[in-house]
Amino acid sequence: MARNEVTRIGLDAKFNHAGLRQGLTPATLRKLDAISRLRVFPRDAVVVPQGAALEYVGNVVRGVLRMDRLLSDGRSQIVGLLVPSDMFGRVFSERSDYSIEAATEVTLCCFERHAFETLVRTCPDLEHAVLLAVLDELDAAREWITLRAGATVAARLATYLLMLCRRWPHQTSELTHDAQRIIVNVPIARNDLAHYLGTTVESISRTVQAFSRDGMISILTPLRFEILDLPGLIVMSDNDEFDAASLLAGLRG
Amino acid sequence: MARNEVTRIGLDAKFNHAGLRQGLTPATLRKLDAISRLRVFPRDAVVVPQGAALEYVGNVVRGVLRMDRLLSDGRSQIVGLLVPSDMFGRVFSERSDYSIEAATEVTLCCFERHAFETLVRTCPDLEHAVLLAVLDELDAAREWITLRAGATVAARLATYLLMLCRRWPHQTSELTHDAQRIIVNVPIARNDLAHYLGTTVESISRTVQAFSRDGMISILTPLRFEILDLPGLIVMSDNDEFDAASLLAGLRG
DNA sequence: CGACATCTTGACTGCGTTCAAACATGGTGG
DNA sequence: CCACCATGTTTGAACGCAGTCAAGATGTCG
Repeated sequence: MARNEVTRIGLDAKFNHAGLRQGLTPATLRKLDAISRLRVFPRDAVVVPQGAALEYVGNVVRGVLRMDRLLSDGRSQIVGLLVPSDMFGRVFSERSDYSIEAATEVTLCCFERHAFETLVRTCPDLEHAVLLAVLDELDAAREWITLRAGATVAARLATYLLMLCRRWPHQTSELTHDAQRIIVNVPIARNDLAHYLGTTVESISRTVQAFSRDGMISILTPLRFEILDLPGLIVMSDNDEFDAASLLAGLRG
Repeated sequence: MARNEVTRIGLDAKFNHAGLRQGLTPATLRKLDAISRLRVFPRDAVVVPQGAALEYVGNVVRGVLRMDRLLSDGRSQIVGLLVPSDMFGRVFSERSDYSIEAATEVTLCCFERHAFETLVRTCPDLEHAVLLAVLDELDAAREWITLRAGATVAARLATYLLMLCRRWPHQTSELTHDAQRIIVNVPIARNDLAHYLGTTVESISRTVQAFSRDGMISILTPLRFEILDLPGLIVMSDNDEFDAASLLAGLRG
């Protein structure tokens, strides 16, 4: 009964998965379901330790995962965040060169890696879906690169806020009642944010306060901002790939 | 005749390609060959402009490509280098968010993108090969992330030199006559190196000289260093994933 | 040999890190 | 209900790395 429940949710999770959404046959879905398992991790739990053998791959159902690289001097570097529908782990690779940890409490849909790989080799439709998922991952990595390209902390923070609005419009942002301005919900705390943007908690704090002082944003709570000057933020980001009109449209649509 | 020559070289190039090396059937290779074309670009030529429609994908046969992102403030950012056997372009994506330029004179093996994608969809063996190629690309992106994770210019430069030795042992590095020390040949000039490491020509120069002063390296020519203190470089890189013994073994093997 | 690109060196300035401490916020037990 | 502590956030002061500007050195090619 409980087992059936898990299985059924597992199917839904896979079906909704961004990478595996592309026309899988019912037969493939059934086989996939047979090796899937839902798992819940508490906040800060280590899902995959850095350098460890990769036993599972899967996708995020609920919550946020962070990919975290430990440097030998003790500092750590967040190299990416995974939100619901993203895949974690890496097919056809023995070990992970970063650890995967729960940034919030997370629910994961896991597949035993070798069984999954076997399935990939035998189901062309699944292989195609995985290819698309990996291409998404590649885009995410390039997005991270964009993020870190900013010379100043202000540029990187501005880029980060804009990326939240563009990439996950309805999960992380909403419109004010008059539909004129955007409210952003930052999914991670200052500490993780600092690691993600390659800086310190203090610098993040100062920059956020500076944005507020300059009338770019209004701080509703530490993790919730209202964007007052969207064009200003875009200029600040040093990245002309952002467009105020299409960001707003993405939220209205 | 000249055409045959090109075709034959094209086949070799594909056969040697890291991503497409995996057991392609002769039939697939033939079809691939039919849409391939060798092209040569002079140094600093723009192969794919930023934001332009992607007409070709392919792989590098000879020389070095740089992937270059232009920021709205005029600065530019090198987000990756492609050496022989790497794929460039991106399947199933309409446009490129960075420009691809020739860092040296390059020879490319090009495929018209739509024809290539059609082929991918009809040949499962090719699709599998492409999947592996994209996974390699993903690794390269993560490697770039490692590179840029270093807090100081010294750490990033040390990481870069070590990465050259590990990733392309025989293309970029060799052993001294006594087989005790490594000689590194940096494939790109100071200017590109500075952009790649997210810094300036001046800082690169100062750091290289500092390494030399501290006895870490000996500067043979501006683009050719002898590594005198390999363990020291590894400590400097702040990255404990490098191992002196295995780096040397990689070159001896 | 001169012209040009590349590389090196020097002096100054500023952003951001570091260290340190105060300030919120939320949950717990007396 | 409030004192207390844990956690997270903000603010302040001082130092250091690296970017900028400017000039000099080295190398390369017609």
